[in-house]
Amino acid sequence: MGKRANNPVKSVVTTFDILQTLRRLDGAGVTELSNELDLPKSSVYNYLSTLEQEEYVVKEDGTYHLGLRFLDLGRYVRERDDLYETARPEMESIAEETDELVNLLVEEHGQGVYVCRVRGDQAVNVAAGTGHRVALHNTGLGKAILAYLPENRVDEIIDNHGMSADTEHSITDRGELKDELAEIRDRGVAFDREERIGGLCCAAVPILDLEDRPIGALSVAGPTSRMKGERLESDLPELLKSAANVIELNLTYS
Amino acid sequence: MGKRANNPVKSVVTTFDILQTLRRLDGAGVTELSNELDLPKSSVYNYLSTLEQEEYVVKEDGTYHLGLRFLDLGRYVRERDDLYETARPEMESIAEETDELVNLLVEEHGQGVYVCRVRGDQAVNVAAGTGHRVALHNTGLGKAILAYLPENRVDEIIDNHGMSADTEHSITDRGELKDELAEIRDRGVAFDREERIGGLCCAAVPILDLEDRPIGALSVAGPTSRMKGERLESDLPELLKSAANVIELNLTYS
DNA sequence: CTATGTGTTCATCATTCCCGAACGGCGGGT
DNA sequence: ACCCGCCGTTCGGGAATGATGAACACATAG
Repeated sequence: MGKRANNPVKSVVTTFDILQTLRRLDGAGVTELSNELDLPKSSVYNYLSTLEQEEYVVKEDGTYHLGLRFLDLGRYVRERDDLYETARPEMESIAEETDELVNLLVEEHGQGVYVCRVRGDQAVNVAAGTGHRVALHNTGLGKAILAYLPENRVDEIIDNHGMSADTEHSITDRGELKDELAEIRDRGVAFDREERIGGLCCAAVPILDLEDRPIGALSVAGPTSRMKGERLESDLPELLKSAANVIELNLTYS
Repeated sequence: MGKRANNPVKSVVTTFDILQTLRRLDGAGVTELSNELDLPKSSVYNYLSTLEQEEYVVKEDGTYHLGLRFLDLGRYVRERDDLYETARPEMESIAEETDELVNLLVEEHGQGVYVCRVRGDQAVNVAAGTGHRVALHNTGLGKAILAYLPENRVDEIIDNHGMSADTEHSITDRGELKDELAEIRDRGVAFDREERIGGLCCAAVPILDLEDRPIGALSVAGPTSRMKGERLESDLPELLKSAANVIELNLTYS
């Protein structure tokens, strides 16, 4: 897991352990959390009390919930990047034109994070929303990004996160993935044919900065029935590429 | 500031102090933060290192940024509540019909938090977005909520947060506010005539649960020039009330 | 009226973090 | 080139501080 810091502040770690557990088990109580985390009840209680006092956690009838204050931090994070603001209108017009689901993903710490998602009229329903984190190796978006990362970085990411197989079409071999990444660089487009979710395909293009480093990726996703032939292999890629181009241009002048 | 917990975990407090400061001063370095917070550099450094290791903070060329992981927590918080999902479509149709800015606010810890915002075609630009926190006493949304809170709770909130005057129209007298809250209960609608932002007016209605406790408030906001007469005092309130009704109904059956 | 489940309080002790001071690298004056 | 100032980073010792289990108050159920 990489190198570790010299003086890790333990309480910070436990704080976020508690918060993350609380996200999973919304409305949990002190005891439930203490069991889940193998921490003494009193410790959990102290943390929760402090968090409540600081308004990061809300207590309702003895059950705890994450506080709205996180919206603040989360919103800020999203808007920090011009990427969101710049990409959003382009995504909307793609959604309107294709009626499908349009996604924007960025890489952080070797994982993909959905930053924005716009739904066309026929858009499939996928559970994941803004902020959701996914592995990079088995999504079109992730591969589009990986293709433009330096090779040692790609290796590092695979070392750290492995190559899980979410469906039978997932790529699980490192060599195979690298071959595919090379193809993606050639074509400028990545495809995902049911690699992450059965029945779901997508086309994805990277958004690059002036030095061709990936700052994100843009995709159109839909059911396999609609995502095939000309449309998947040529129409959508063209649409995405020109959108990515506009975004890249706008980003460099701001 | 209310009663304090018995064993406040100091590190939790400083952790979030650092994070909040980092939100304000995005891209700050160790020294800048340490000055801002009156903490030794090394302490700040230790915290930041841990936060980085835990992926809540990203370091770029020695400058720090909030990590996208907060999107995760923030998104979750917003979606926790059915309120968002239920209200969103109603808000969109109001935005379309009025061309103005439609807001959804909930109360937490005596403050108002914007949970959702939908923009009509003519919508004014207001800086505040999702997650933004405001005082309750001088916004239409806040007053709509206060009007349906028990009186002792209202007093508590004023005690804790005071009654700041953001514009010359802001209400700063406790008695005056209470009179207005009574009026709001009578009418079922709250108005904000440039009380928080000069030139900006709004009409707001509360969203109530079965026991008439406020779970949020809905508003239409626009420039004073468009928000007056019939439209402000009767058309918009009617529209808002019926939307709130639909939301309230949907919420009770889910 | 016990029995088990909460959330909460409290005092103890040693762990853990606080913090000053020193290091090393970078960049910009002069 | 030099030095100075500024930055992020490292280190270690001492003491504040959070971890902890046991006990408490309260509810709910058998």
